[in-house]
Amino acid sequence: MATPYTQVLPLPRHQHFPKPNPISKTVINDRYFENHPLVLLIDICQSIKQLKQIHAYMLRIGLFSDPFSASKLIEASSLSHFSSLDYAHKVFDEIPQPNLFSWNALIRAYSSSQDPIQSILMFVNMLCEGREFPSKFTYPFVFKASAKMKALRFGRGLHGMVVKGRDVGLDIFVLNSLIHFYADCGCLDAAYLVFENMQTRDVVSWNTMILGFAEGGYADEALKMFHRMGEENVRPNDVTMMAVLSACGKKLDLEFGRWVHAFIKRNGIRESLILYNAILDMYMKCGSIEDAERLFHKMGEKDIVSWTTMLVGYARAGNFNAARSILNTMPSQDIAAWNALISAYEQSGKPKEALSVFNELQLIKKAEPDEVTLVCALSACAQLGAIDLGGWIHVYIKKQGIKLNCHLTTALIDMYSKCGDVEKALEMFDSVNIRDVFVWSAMVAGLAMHGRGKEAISLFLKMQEHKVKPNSVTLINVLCACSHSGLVEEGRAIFNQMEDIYGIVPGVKHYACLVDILGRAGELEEAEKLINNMPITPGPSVWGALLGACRLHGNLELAEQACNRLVELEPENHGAYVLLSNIYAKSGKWDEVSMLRKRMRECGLKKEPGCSSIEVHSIVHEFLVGDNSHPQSQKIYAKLDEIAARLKHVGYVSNKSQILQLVEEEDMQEQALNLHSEKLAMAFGLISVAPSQPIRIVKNLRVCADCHAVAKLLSKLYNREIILRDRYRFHHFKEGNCSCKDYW
DNA sequence: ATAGGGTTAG
Repeated sequence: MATPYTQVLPLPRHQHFPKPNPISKTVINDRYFENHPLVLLIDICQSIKQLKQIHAYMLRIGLFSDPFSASKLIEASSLSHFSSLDYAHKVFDEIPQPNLFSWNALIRAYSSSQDPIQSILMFVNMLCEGREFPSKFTYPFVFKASAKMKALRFGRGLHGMVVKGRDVGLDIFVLNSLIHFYADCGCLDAAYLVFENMQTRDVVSWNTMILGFAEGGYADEALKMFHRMGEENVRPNDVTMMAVLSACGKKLDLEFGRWVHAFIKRNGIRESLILYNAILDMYMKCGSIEDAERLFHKMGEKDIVSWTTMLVGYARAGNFNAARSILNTMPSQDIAAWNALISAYEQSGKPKEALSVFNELQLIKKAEPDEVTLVCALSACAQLGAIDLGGWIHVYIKKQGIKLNCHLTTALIDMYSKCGDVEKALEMFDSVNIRDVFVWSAMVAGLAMHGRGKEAISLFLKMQEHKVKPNSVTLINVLCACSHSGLVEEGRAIFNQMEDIYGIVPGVKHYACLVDILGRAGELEEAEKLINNMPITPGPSVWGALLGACRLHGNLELAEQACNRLVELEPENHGAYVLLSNIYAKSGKWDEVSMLRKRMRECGLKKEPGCSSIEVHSIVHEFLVGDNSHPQSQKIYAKLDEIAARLKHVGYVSNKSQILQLVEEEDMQEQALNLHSEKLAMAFGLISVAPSQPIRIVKNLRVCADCHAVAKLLSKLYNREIILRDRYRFHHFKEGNCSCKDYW
């Protein structure tokens, strides 16, 4: 049989090697076979197929048992341009006594792979076997893997080993990667300590430290480091400048950004395309589209990132036409560009536009949707309450065999929760085994918005059993759960434990939640006291919560106070006026209502029109108050008449205190109330949704008490489940009751 | 043999 590899690769000429002896101890860790023709072949090998042929031949002649030769094979299979980590690992497992080089090669390959934990596992295995010890070529990659994993405790342990291991503790590569690791874990003080204690620092040390500060949200520190670098006569390079630009973008300091741009030109910094893209990005972040455009037109070479950076800049500034025309003119539209447009629409509260771009992408098939696309599309569905489309995307993910990452899992849980199917959200949550803090937080939020406060709290506790540390958002969600379920004691207790147990200083949002919890429970005095004694300035959310509580408990004086503070902070906040006028209307103070209306008109404010939407057969239908623009309008109004008759029959009298507009005539009032957007949507739902399916409605404002009462009755009279999402939470109407137990 | 870099996501 012909030797297979000779058909592909020429065999080198020197042939004077003794046959490798697998048992001989003398060859272990020796470079004895360095110039063996097969080993030399590895260096010129170009594909995994060729490598496998060499591997086979090495096994045949026994060369594979030589650790040095085997390590060359590992290097090629794990680190070359044609590398295959799975294959490399399999080869590795066959090596009788892998040398340090082999261990390092695999640890390195895994550290920059999708699966950095493998790098750490390899490292631990190496320690356990105890034959080889980590070197200065090992640590940089284990630190890199630990940084990716945010494995702070593990990395700290490594740091200890480095310090004990003397010579590695002085290696500049090891220390630079250590700085990077601490910075990535958010421990900038530890990173800085390492930096300060270094005997010698190079430009990479400075760059790593500056970027660490910039990314960690300490832009000022980053810029200070840059200045100090100049004072210590360390020449910055292009990487330094990118770190500095990142800091400018965070600080939104256009003047300094322009200075940096000039500095780059003045100091002969290597002008790479990457660097220019970073300058573009900085100008866009600092809000100077003009500077960005000027540079963009001057740039000789542009790549897809340059175009996408412009696209994102326009879209974030709300100039969607310009963003769209970038997408149309850029030479190749990769998925990142589409994602940028979809995400910009979604983030600016334009979910319908986001979904229409998503739809277009699928029709023209210029690029394949990826995880980012799907996360954005799911968020748009969540905003709209479009459960059909959201469910379709879920099926698509399964069909395409897309692996769920935490971003996707979170988006799915959020989508199902916000579309009213908290059971599906829970199913999703239970079906995954990798859950980061975002996944847990989303599930806590889902339970919270459905008024399942006790379950939210127990999930919050379970999360800690799973050793996932709650963050500031998790705490907002769990406090919110307490407020929606009237869990006053629990809420108070969690709030008081925040700093000591969770290490999170309460922010404005946390205070707002507690005010809400206390206020709803009628503890207005305590809520007021809390606000007066807050160590931070109460923001709009805090006054809003107080105002909401006043509405529930009819405290006019406090309401006026809260409303005034709210309007001081947010002159354009019509919600505040509406709430106050709500309170006036409830106590029949129509003069005050009209005065407030006048004030709003003078400020040019309009009440945000109530709008309800309902998805039927994947199409989202929207209704405004008294809307008759729907194609099936006649049928809807006929249904409304029928509903009114049936309600009257069971003795229902409408609750007129809910009328926000000052309407003089009695029957006009009743009409306005009967034509609230959620009632139109409910009527349409009764006509169009199959009886076995719940009627799901999304309202942009809070549901009014009359509509709430009507929904309860309808659920009983028509034996239908109605799931209504308002601005605040969910209401599940079933058999004449609501899941909120009339507490909202 | 090694460390640091630009666009899109919850």
